[in-house]
Amino acid sequence: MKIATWNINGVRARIGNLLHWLQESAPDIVCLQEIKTMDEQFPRLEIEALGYHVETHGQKSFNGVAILSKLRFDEVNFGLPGEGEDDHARFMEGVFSTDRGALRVVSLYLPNGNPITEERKFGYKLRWMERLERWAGERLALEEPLVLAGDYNVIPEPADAKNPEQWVNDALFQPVTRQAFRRLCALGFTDAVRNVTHSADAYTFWDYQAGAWQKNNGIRIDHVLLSPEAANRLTSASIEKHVRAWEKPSDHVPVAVELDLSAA
DNA sequence: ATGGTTGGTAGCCAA
Repeated sequence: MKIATWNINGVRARIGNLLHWLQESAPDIVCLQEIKTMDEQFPRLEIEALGYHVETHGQKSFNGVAILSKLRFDEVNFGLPGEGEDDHARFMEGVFSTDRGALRVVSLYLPNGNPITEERKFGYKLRWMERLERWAGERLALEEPLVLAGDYNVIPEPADAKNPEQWVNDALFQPVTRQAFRRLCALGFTDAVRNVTHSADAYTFWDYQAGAWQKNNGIRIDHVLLSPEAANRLTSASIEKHVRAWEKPSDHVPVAVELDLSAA
């Protein structure tokens, strides 16, 4: 079972790249972030034509997440509980049936949080991370394969940036941000790429500006966290870096994991 | 070097 996540930075601007990548990479389940469109304008027909079921949680202009799946959805849940007035579309969960029982997959788009001097930005990010920790802790109690995939907007460690010193005043690399991410992981999640990909320069994002891609000035902020029941079945993880060199690329690239969920 | 680039859309806004 190949499960991937990709911050596509506007699904309508990127539909050609998305269709090409779906055929090339052939993931079973895809978590998209920053679709930047309402559900009615999501290009679902082209994607369904490739054999995917499509569930979206869209919003006008900003944010928005989606899950594409070759498996039928048993259940879909939208939104992260814990803050009533939060109207950002940043979180959805799909539930699927496999030979090993239920599989839960989350597509999440964690708030960027910049600038750190603005409470409505950075405070929102930190509260969102607390809400995610609470939600994830409750889900872990189910003891099922659970995949939390998405754009976390967190650089976990200095090794996850080409130039860590460039990010010291950025919300993605604040000590308190990194601490919240470690707290989430410490509940029992495995950072799939961290544990499988041992190469340096394992980045998932390169800014459009200042020739970041050409200089390989990247950061690793798109993560796939696995519950113990999923981590036990992890066979590979990869960053599909070549997609960043395509025409009109997203500033993020797909990250994929392979789980062996065949019957015991 | 407080720059520069992109998407969606009329908010210089978010990233």
